[in-house]
Amino acid sequence: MATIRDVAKLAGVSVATISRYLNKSGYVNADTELNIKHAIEKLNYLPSGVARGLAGKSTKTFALILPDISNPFFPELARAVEDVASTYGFTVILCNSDGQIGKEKNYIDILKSKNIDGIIFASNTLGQEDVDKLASFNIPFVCLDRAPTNKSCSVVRSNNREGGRLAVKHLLESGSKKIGHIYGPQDLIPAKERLIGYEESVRAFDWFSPSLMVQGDFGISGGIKATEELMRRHPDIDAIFAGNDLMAVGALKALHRMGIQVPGQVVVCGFDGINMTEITEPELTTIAQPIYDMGALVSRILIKKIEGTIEADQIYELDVTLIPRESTKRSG
Amino acid sequence: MATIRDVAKLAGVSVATISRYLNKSGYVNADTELNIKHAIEKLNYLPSGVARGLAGKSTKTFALILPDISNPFFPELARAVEDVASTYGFTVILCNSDGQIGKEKNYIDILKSKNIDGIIFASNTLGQEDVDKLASFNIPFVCLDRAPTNKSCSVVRSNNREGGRLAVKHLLESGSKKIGHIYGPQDLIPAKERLIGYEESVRAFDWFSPSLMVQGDFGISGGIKATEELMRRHPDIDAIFAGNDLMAVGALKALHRMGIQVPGQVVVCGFDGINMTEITEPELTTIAQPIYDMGALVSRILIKKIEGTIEADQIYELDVTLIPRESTKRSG
DNA sequence: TCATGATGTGGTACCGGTTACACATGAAAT
DNA sequence: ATTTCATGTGTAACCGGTACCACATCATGA
Repeated sequence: MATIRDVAKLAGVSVATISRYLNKSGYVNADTELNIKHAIEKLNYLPSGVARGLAGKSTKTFALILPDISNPFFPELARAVEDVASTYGFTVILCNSDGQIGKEKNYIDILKSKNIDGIIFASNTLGQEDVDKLASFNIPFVCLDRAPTNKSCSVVRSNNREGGRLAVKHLLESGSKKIGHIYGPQDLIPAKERLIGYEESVRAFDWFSPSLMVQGDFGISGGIKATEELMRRHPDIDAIFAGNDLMAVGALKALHRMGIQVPGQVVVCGFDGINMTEITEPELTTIAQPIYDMGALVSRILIKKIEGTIEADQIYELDVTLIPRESTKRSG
Repeated sequence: MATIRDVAKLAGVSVATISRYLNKSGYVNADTELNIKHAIEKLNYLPSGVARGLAGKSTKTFALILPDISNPFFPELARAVEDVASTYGFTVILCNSDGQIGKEKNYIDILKSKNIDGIIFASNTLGQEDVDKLASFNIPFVCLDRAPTNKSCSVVRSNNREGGRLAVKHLLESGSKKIGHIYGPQDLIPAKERLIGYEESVRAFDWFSPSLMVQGDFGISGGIKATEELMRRHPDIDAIFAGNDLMAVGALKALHRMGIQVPGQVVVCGFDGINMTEITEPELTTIAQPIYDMGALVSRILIKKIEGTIEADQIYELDVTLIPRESTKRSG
């Protein structure tokens, strides 16, 4: 590979001039510019990002740390992140943390050694020590779905509580008389918020009882188990609001196995808006997060932070939308 | 951040010794080693991967180029690739090419400038010029699902033709009398091979006709369209073999809309074994590729190539397996 | 006429590692 | 006693860029 010195030699100028030309910093004569252009073309010269990185410049790379790319929520997010990154000339490193704090710390060290420009955390296990570590490393980062208490960290999330309310409202309007809720792990902020949204909306009803709320694990099998438990406790339930789509899919499966008609006897509403909801039978009503938009936004925010063109850390809360489908469509 | 020279100063030795210690190259006295260890700990020293990369060593990074991470086939693959990479100390850059050769070329340049160690192509659009470019850049790479003609490139794929035969065999055994096939884009080798497997297995039957084969686009909506077309041409069909799971899902949807019972009137078999096949109603019979294994293998091969511990380029063909589920379960 | 500032360019230290080479020392082999 | 070799360590060039500083040249304004 040709280096900047080769180009300089061929163009008959110094490396400094080439560098100025490449970065459009400082003056370069029009004729010189042409010579350089030709030399670069002739040599097929490509500046080394590594050398640039070492010389203290941006490596034009950031990392996306998420629990597991094979969880259906994340591919769309990752796609959005990478789309925005690539239009700004950035490259994305993918990290699966499995929500394990150890793995996450390990990634942070490796990423630091690679001198990456920033990190997007779509993982929920980020502790205060990690934040401190990142701060000490001076690595810009942005979070998804974090608590609002974090200083020095912008957060993108959607209005999960409002989503919970929206789900209940829709279920009531579609004629439900008794609504159960399968909630996700309570160390995850979104799961907590959705639960609160549900609880706020239903506690005034005389049919409400805390036993209508069952914990799931945000996975399909957890949704199945929780649904079985819920139907055991309350066989008269006619609606289930699941804390995410995967558990809603589990609910659909469990109800099907029990011979309970959806939406005939029980209606089901999920949360997230992953693609999977379109292929279930019946198709799944869900409270959709703008997943792609969230990814694009978080990516854009990080890039702004990296480039220093952002003011202060901030919480960006995006609206969720109800997507009504068959699973909550009562014939009556 | 502390540098190697800081460590050298604190440990009272030269940078060369530190470097030898870090890389376990050359001799280091036991006492010296201890001193260095302490100095590193005290200074919280982390070697710069960037500097190493510039000094001609591996960047411990490779890229995964795929069409679209949000296509359900790829997250599991990506997960496997990253799992193996991280256990070997490598980091993975994610690139979505959308199958566009321009984007791919662009990525290759960027990746070269980042001095990455290798590339995995899970994208099907790699042309000869790209191969040449990679060769001239001297970047090791491994492909998924490529034609066997490629020299200087190992290929991992599964036995797609056998999979096509397997699907037909299973459909016949489950009592099908007339089997249609929805095939994928013929510029994709796997789609072609599956079609051949199908054709080989059915052309001897008197019910066979070329019009039983309809083209789809490997997507859900393409599967729907193709199914409609297929049923228009041959309303007496009682089995559909779709070239991939997404189109099989589309078939399920289309048949459902037409009021055709699955598996009662028509049975459906997909191909790939993506997770989605477990959540359809009925659950989808499919010819499963060992997706995770393929990702893990391709990742391991690339790493071996990078580390120079691999012999020759080779084709690795993995077996597919039939996963029989409800969608082909005839009661009769 | 001379100071001033815009334009244009080169020299070189530096980023933080790696590594070839030189140079010790001490023990074993001849 | 001398060669030989394993052990142990330091010096400094190098990887390929960036950027500070010095130094021209030339037009303009005082």
